Amino acid sequence: MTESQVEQLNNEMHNFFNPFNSWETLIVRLSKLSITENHATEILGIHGEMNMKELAERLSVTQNTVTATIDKLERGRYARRKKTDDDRRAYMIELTPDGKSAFKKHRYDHLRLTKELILLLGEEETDTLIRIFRNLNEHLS
Amino acid sequence: MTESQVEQLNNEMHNFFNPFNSWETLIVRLSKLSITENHATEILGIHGEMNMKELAERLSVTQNTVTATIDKLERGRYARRKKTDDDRRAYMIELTPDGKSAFKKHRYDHLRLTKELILLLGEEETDTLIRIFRNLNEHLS
DNA sequence: ATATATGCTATGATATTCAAACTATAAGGA
DNA sequence: TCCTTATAGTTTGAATATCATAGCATATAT
Repeated sequence: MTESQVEQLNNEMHNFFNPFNSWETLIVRLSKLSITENHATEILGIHGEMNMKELAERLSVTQNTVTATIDKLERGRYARRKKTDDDRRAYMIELTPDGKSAFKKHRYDHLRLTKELILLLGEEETDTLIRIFRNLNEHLS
Repeated sequence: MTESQVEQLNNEMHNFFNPFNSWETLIVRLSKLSITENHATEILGIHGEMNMKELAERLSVTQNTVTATIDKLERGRYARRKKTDDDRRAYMIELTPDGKSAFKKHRYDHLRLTKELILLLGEEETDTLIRIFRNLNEHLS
C-alpha cells in the first residue's frame, strides 16, 4: 500500500460523501419529516419493527432522543408504539401506512440517484463497485 | 441496467455510508470540536482561507449559521477573522495553529480508517475503487 | 424475597440551525 | 457626484435536536 493510494482514496471518498450528504439533506427538507425522523423511518422500513433500545443503537443516539423522535412520528401518524406481552416494559415500534409510504418515497429518491450513478459507471463497473462495497461491508460489520 | 443492480448498489451504499457516519460522529465526539465546527475546520484545512459566504456554500448552510460557527471557533482559538482591504465588508477566515493541528489530527484519523479499507481490498481493487470514485466525482460536480 | 439490571420516559439544559431584519460597504447608472 | 440596488456579514428570536440525570415499572439473578 502506497501513501499516494491512501491519500487518493481518502480524498475521493471525501469528495463523494460530502455532496451525497448535502443531497440527502436537501431531499429530506422537501419531505414533511425532519432528518432524524426520516432516518428512523428508514431504519424501520428496512429492518421492520423493533423496540426503542434497538432503534437507538441503529441510529447511534441515546434512548431519550429516540423517545422524542418517536413521539413526533407518532403524533404525525407515521409510526406507532405497540405493547408486547414478551416484555411489558418495552414497545415494538412499527410504521403506519403513512410511514411506509414516506419510506417508499424516500427509497424511490435514493434509487433514482443510484440509477444516475449507474448510468455514469456502466454495467461492468457497477458490478465491480457492488462487489467492492459488499466486501467492505462484510468485513467491517 | 437491471433492477437488481440498482437495488443492490443502493443497499450496499446504504450499508457503507451509515456506519461511516456513525464512525465520524464518534471520532468527532472525542475531539473538542462539535460536528459543525469540525466540518468547518476540515473545509478550511483542505481549501485554505476563504470568506464567510464561500464557507457557507461549502458547508451547505446559511451565512448566519456560519457566523455562529466561526464565533465559536474564534472563541476557542481555532480560527480567526482577518480583515481584507479587498472588500471591507468581508472577512477572510483562516485557521490558527491550534486549528491546523486539530485539522491534521482529524485527517490522520481518516487516513487510518482508509488504510484499514485498503488492507481489506488489496492494491488492485483499491486502484479500481479510486478510479470509480474519481469518475463519479468528475461527472457529478 | 430482595437486590440489581433493564426498557422507557420526563425534565431541564445546551447545540444547531434557520428566517427575517439590520448595518456597512460596493457597484452601477442617472 | 448622488442615488439605487446588491452584497457580506451580524443580530435576534424561534424551532429543533440532543444529551445527562433522575425516575418509574418490569425483569432477572442471587
